[in-house]
Order: sequence, then structure tokens, then C-alpha cells
Amino acid sequence: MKLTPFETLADPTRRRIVAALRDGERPVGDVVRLAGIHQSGVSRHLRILDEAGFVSVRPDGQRRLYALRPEPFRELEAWLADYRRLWGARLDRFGAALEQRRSDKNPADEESDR
Amino acid sequence: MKLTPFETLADPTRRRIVAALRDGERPVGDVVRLAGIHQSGVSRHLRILDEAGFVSVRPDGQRRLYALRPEPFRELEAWLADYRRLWGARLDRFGAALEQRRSDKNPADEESDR
DNA sequence: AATATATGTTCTTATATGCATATACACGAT
DNA sequence: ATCGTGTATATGCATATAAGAACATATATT
Repeated sequence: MKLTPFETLADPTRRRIVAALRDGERPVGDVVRLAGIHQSGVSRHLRILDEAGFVSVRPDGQRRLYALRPEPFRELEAWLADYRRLWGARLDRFGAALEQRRSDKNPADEESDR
Repeated sequence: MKLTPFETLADPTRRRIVAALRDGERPVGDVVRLAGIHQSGVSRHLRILDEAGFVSVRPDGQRRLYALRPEPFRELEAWLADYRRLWGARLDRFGAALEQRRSDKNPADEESDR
């Protein structure tokens, strides 16, 4: 049963798992250490995250490497966009710098077709 | 019991209520019409939203006007910021225009619930 | 009284968790 | 190759806890 991004992230353990994957793919064992619950629970949460589109899996020998996928984050971003005026939209310097680097690499992405 | 922003928005009815307040303060009665559940349920959800910091209340005669507050949206924004690199931050005019076109083409995608 | 909103109670359903067990893969010894 | 043995991950089952909803009732304002 596929959950929405909000339902998926409502659980604090799942948020911890997502955070654990922030810097790249990790085997389940690594995640277990950071999650604070039993291994079976982690596997179950990873399945839920998978069904919700938050992660991808890749076998690596006897392990399985999980990594974050961008789509649900985009969905959240889109949802939030409708409420931006509430707190004033603006990229902070960190975000702006990211964006800068991104368009450096991909100039075609710029203002071309506005 | 104060909920986190994610827990708060995990419930689709609450997302509908939040959406109903997007364009300004509304009395409970208005929200009830849009929420699709019993009035008592709406009151309870509004209380939860209040405790979570999502709304403020202001008495107006025998009614109570609810309005969105920015803080929890900021929190979500901050949380999301840590994952921006996953999909490339974009909050400039170009991105806003894209987003606009997206919802033009697919109005069903709008605020219903999800 | 009449209207608007909130709360107590009860019922039902969903969710997270641990335990035990199953599956999958790796690797050394035969 | 095959057979064990150990390690990594997934799943069935049972249980505790929480959450949403409606109904009836309470509170507040006119």
C-alpha cells in the first residue's frame, strides 16, 4: 500500500533512516545501527520507503544497498510551493550556491525559454 | 500532545483543512464544508493544527477564525533544504513559471488531498 | 431559543515493534 | 561441484498503542 510522502515521513524512525541515507547509499546493516530499532523493523521501513518511492535498492553480494530517490522530495517541494508566500520565498545562500553550481554545469537549463 | 509538521500533515483531512486556509482566515463552518467530515472532527483537527503551530485562532462573535501560521512551513522548508541536492534547488522565476504551467495543465493535481 | 464551535465517549482500524523463522549469498573444506 | 556454516536481509505472526470518526452533549455568543 503506497503511502504519500507526508505519511511516509510521519514516522520518526523513517525520518532517521532517510537521514542515514543522505550522504549516499548504505547497506541495511549500517542503517540498523543508526535507526535504533530491531533489524526486522528497519527492513520493513525500508520496504515502505521503497514503495513510497523514497529509496532504490541495489544488490551487492549478500547485502542490499539502499539510496534515496528524488521524486518524493520534489513532490514535497511542489506542495510547499503553494504556501511559500506565508514565509517569503527565497533561496538562502546555501541553496543559491547549489543552484549556481548546478547551472554552471548545465547552462542549457538556464533562462533559455522563459 | 504536540505533533511534528510531518505527523500533522500525514492526515489527508488535515491537508485539506490547511489547503482550505491557504487564501486567508476562515471560520470553522467554511472549513467543515470543504473537509468532508463531521464538524466535531474538524474542530478536533483544528485543535491539533493549533497545537502543532499550523494555525492561529481569533474570535469573531460566535465564530472563530482560523488562519495559517508560517513557522511549521519554515520547518519543513529547512528539513527539505538538507536534501535539495537530490533534485537540484530551484526557486527562481524560471522554476516558479514551470510550476505554474504544471498546475495549469493538470488542475486535478492541485490541492485535493494526497 | 438559535447558531457556532468544542469536548467526552466509544468503536474501529491502522501502525510500529519484537520475536522467530525463512531466504539469499559467501566462502572454506571436503 | 557440493556441503556445511556464518552473515545479511526479509517476512509471518502476535501484540500493544495510537488515531480518526461519529454521536451526543457541553459551552459560548447572539
